[in-house]
Amino acid sequence: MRISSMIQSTDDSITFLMPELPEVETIARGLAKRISGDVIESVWLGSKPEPLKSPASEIAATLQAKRIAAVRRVGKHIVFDLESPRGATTPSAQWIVHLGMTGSLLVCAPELALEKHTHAVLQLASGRELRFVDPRRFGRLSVIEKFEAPGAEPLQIGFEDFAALFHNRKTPIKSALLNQNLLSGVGNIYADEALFRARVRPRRRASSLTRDELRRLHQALKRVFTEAIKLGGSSVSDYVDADGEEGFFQLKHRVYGRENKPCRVCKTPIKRIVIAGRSSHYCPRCQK
DNA sequence: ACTATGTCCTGCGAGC
DNA sequence: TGCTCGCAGGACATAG
Repeated sequence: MRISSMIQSTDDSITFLMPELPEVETIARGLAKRISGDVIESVWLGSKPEPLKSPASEIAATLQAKRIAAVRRVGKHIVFDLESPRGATTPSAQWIVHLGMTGSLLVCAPELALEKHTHAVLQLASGRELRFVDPRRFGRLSVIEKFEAPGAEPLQIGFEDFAALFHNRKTPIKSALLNQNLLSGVGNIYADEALFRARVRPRRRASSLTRDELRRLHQALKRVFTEAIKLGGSSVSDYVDADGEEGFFQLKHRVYGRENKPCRVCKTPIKRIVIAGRSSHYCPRCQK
């Protein structure tokens, strides 16, 4: 069973799905369902050090012989809460996995051939393995006592705090949304989708947004994430494809990846521009 | 204290 | 058919 991003086809495009907040939430829930309570018996880490944020020896020593008490999402990070299986008074520890763009976590039988770009293999007491695979190596593995995301949770932040994030900020609103120190978990795709729903152009300076626009953006972000999690959540329990792989039912994009295609609201061709090196899509008529 | 840009990394598809 | 090249992007480093 693989929990990862995948190719998703829509009526007019095929899109590579990057793990942003809703996907990471779905992945964390799927893992929680499958491996909570399991015990890590041994740890193998690949020779390439790039995906490791903590030293390999520290990661291995921290994971070794620990029980996985819980798996959850914080921002775009997957947090594994670890505890000593005998309930001893060891200090709390957490294993933090960031999937980057192409990372995936695989729960499988040990017999399954190791696929290319496998960077970590955890042997579990249940007889299964948990594997981390990441071709592009943008993902990161680390251990820490207690992880705290630098930015606010988009699904929990109230409007006044949300509005304050953008006060006096000259950077484009799109860049501000992607800044993980402000909000934790917003990626390129959902930033475009939320801005479209809020009817705000991505290049607008963050500080120039009116209170009404900020209100719409706050709502749009919450809605787009909530809807996407709902779709992903149902996929965890209901959708398994022919290879036994689990997939995502993704929100139908309204702007992302739809350059020159008609706006789903007004038919005006969607524009694509580059902001801070990121492709950004918007409707020149609907978004001001 | 902000803001902008470059870098990492591999796979894939467009173009010739 | 086979090659090169550019693009994709999250987070961090570095420079301004």
